[in-house]
Amino acid sequence: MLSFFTVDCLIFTFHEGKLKVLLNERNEYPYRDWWAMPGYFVDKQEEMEEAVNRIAYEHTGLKNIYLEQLVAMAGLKRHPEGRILTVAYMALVRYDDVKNKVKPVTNYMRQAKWFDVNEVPELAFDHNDILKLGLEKLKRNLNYSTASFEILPEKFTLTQLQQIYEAVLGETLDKRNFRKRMSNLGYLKELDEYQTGVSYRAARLYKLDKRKFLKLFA
Amino acid sequence: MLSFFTVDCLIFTFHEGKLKVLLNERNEYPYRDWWAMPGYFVDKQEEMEEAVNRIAYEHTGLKNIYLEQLVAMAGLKRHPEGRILTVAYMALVRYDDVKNKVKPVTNYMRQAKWFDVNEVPELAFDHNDILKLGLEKLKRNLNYSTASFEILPEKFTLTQLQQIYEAVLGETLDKRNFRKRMSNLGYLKELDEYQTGVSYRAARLYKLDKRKFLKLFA
DNA sequence: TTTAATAGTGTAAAAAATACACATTATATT
DNA sequence: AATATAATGTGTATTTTTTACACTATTAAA
Repeated sequence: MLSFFTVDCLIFTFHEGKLKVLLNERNEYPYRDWWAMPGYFVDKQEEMEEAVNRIAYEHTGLKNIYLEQLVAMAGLKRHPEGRILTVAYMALVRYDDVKNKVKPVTNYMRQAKWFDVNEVPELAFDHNDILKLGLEKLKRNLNYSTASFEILPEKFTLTQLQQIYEAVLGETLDKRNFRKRMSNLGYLKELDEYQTGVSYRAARLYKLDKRKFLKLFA
Repeated sequence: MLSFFTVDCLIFTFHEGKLKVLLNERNEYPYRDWWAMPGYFVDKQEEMEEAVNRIAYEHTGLKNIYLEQLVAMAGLKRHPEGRILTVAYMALVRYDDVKNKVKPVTNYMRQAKWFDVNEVPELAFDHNDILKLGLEKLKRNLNYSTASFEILPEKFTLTQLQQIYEAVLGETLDKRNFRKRMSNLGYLKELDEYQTGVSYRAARLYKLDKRKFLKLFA
């Protein structure tokens, strides 16, 4: 008697200055018609990491996203049929890479949709709890991970970077101090390129210098 | 068909200047005669948190320890019978509270024994991997948690506190700077008591001021 | 009384964090 | 062409935190 369990994916992105989370509208028992994190059963002969990638793809259309384990939930009442353990994973994706791709390829789910993290409805199962844990983890790791850069376009403005910090920390930051701090970190590459398509002064673009980042943290 | 899985407990303490981990010598298939983290199957009608407390007690004799979830492991090959998912928990205990109590009350395990974290043998299942993750978590959280104080006697010397920091971080620290930093944190209560039974100058004892600690982190 | 072992202490320098306001620039509007 | 709009980009002074560094004090045992 082997383990029978599900995985769930908490997928964040950043768009129009807001932190967003990807949810599915369920088309199946239980919690049919409810919004839920993309998730499903792991196959018997499938490694959990394969499963979570497959399931993320089937339920959202997203491929090759980097999912990291968040938490296991095993409450006896989390599923109407009894305890079904789930392992929740978390991923960060660039909105530009995925904006036209979020569409389930199974019909277990009716649609996939980005929600502002502050406007998430009551979700199926214990998914609101998982979301809360995910946001806390994002906050804890903000300064020690590339999370902000995975979620931004590859070339980003300092204002965008600051917006992520503010969204994740839930507080506003001083622009000058933020910029000073970021450039002192030493792993931002200043580009000779500027924002386009804005009706005001275009901001300079930056990208993450991964080599320097890795030197600092490994 | 509900979830069938195990929990494992990674239990740390601090003794004689060393960080230690509690392991069982297994008396049952699989990995009979191997050392392993205390762990066993969760009962069908038992919440996971209850299970992990029960199992910690049955395999080590320790009660009322605070266990926090670390990671779920679900490798297809982690168990010879096929995938048995396990959820690993982590706890920190005071050596003085438990020194005479680590004894299994089931006979699934032959004995429970403290190992220096640097002298852990090859363990059953994927327990060496779990240990590594636990040590990393300990390190990440060192400055933001009461971990060091849970693992020390309630009244401790600053040298003991420093030894924990050094053991967890794996580097030596400057005594004066360490003491300055700790007293600046503002949540150490200086007692009018001193170490006894040492054959050299007795050090002053301190304890954690939990109220002040909580004010800072909540 | 001497030895051994650890406790306990201060200062100067460097680095990082904070508080704070205005001129600049690109586009859109009239 | 002039103006309005909206966001960009920048500096300094102050405070706080971190770092580097070495000797005297105290206790018990020999």
